[in-house]
Amino acid sequence: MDILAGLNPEQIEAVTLPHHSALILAGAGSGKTRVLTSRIAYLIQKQGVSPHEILAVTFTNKAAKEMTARISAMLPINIRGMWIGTFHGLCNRMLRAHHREAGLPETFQIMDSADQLAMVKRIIKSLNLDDEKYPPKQLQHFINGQKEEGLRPHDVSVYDTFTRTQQEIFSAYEAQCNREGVVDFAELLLRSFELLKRNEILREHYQARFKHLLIDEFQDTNRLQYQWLKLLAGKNAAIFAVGDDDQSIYAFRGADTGNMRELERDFHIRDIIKLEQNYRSHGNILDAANALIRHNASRLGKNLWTSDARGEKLRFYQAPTDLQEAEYIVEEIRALHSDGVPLNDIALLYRSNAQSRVLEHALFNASLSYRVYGGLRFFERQEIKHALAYLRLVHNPDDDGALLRVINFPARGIGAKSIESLQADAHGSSLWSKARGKSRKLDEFANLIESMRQACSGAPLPETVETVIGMSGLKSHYLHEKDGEDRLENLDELVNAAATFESEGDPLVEFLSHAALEAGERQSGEGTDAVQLMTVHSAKGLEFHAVFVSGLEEGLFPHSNSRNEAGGIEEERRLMYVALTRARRRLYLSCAQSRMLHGQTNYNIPSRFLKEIPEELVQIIGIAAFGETPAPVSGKKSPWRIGANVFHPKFGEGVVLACEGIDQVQVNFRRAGTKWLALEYANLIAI
DNA sequence: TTTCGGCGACTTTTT
DNA sequence: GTCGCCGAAA
Repeated sequence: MDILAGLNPEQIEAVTLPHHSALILAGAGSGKTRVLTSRIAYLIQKQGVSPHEILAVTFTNKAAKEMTARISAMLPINIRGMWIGTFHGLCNRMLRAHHREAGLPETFQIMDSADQLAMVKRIIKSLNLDDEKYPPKQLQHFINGQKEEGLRPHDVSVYDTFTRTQQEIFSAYEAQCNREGVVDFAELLLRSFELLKRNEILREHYQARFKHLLIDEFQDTNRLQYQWLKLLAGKNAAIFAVGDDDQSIYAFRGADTGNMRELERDFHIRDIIKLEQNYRSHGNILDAANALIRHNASRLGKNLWTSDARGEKLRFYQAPTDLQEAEYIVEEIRALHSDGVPLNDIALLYRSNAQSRVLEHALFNASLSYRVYGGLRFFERQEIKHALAYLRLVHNPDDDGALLRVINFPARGIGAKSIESLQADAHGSSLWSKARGKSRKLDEFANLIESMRQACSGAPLPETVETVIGMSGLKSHYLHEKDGEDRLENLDELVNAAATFESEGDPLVEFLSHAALEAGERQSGEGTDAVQLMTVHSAKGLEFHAVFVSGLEEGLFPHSNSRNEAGGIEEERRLMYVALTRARRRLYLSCAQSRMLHGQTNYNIPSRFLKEIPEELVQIIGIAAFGETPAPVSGKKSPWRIGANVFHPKFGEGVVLACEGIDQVQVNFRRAGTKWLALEYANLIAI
């Protein structure tokens, strides 16, 4: 098979680049993954590079799997020796191999975010700090932020007592992690980074080994990830970074597009290859996306084009209420479906999860099947986390987090009091080490764990899992619980997962790491023909025949919180760009004049992003006449209608919330807030 | 120890 | 509007 067949000139240039570092700016739908995998195939097949010398890194397990699958389809080689995976997966692999040099116990465990938060809470309590003043979530964010900057507690610059306390919590948190032999996600990266930095032998070993580092979604890398890559690359490796600054929508979690410019500098990149030919969308859709993103000042600059037809115009619908918006969408979905578009080729996108409810409701009433992405993943479910906690205890009873999770689940009469006194006692050592000889119930628990350990020692993984689920009492607990059937099914599924799990070393350790690193699918009911509902964030990387972008209102999209953040609006605009470029053939944009949010009705003006799309690309499907808005609460003859957009010389733009009689209106001003105005004096202008 | 009710939060998300 | 957490009552 010819690797280059069917590639366009720019793609071929990227795939066949000589051995020096490169940055590939790959626009939406420009065949990014294809270029990445073709590059790997080209290196191996045409350049005689050994799979052993290649490291390819992605952000998500899904992307890593897809890359692996595509490469195996292209090359008849065993890709085992290749390091393909997520940043965290590869760091985990490295740390397992060199746990001693990294200062970790051989069978260290990985905490997911929820585990981490629980530990932060414990630390704050144990330091007798007020969790109102030191919200655990915020501290978790602080700790992760520091680690992603490569900072340890002693590196934190302390300039006030608040930061001092944060640093102390960070410090205590680290001590606790070390004591329990657990690491959080950020720690995987930081440890791996420090290992390479300090250990010259290992660093040189890996630098000599990996001649090619390929990075997917480079715009999403944070500082630490970039530093890790830089260290791994050394002087001789060639970096092949693929990314799109216009699709950077994760700055809020530390992604730094500045890394693209740093890469250019650090690796003396001569030319940036731009992949601008789009194979996904019709012309009008691309023109709209291009016009929108041009409003962003900080870009590397790129313009998508297609050889495809212009296609249909975009369709815009402004509904009086969110309910009517949903009804309109449902009607259009019906029409599309009867025209033969499969439901699962239709996506309904929104900015925030809270918006899905109205849409779900309308779809449900119309008996259209739908699937909502988001929600709990398999390994995050309560019953699964409980079972995993027992497994962790079997493996390492000093894991306080696991012990606390299940010491009284199923209930065995060990309440808050007993746990508190145990914690007071343990001070500096593990809870397990102090569990015996305090009370009959605690002894019974200790005996239970001990006998579970014995029952599991030497047993194969699936049997261990089954034993633990049985002996712990989880099974009988859910058997007696009224809605426990699903949970029991999930526990069975966990045994299945263990049975099909392939490991190279200690099966239990690897299974537990797998559970933390790969929390499983976020959706259920795969395979059925159903409309896809998701946030714009989760739609990244996907494409659909028809896409509805709903809730295009100021305050929602762009989200109001983004207005005060530096670069916030630009990130929202990139998000909008991602939303638009998901559509292949048909793109609907909609908004509502009034919307139920957080239990109260809001009146918002249409999103500024709508104005940034050239009119001639858009077909306006009946802007709801103001006459159709719900009648004003009172005042039959008020000159203003609820929901009308107005301008006040002093307060600026706003929306009419209510009318009182003929001369009073309540207006929600964007800047000045909500005010009652006497029309006799206020000079309101319609906009 | 469990359960129930009140209160506050509430953008996006992967590992 | 709804979820989750915390504190008080059963």
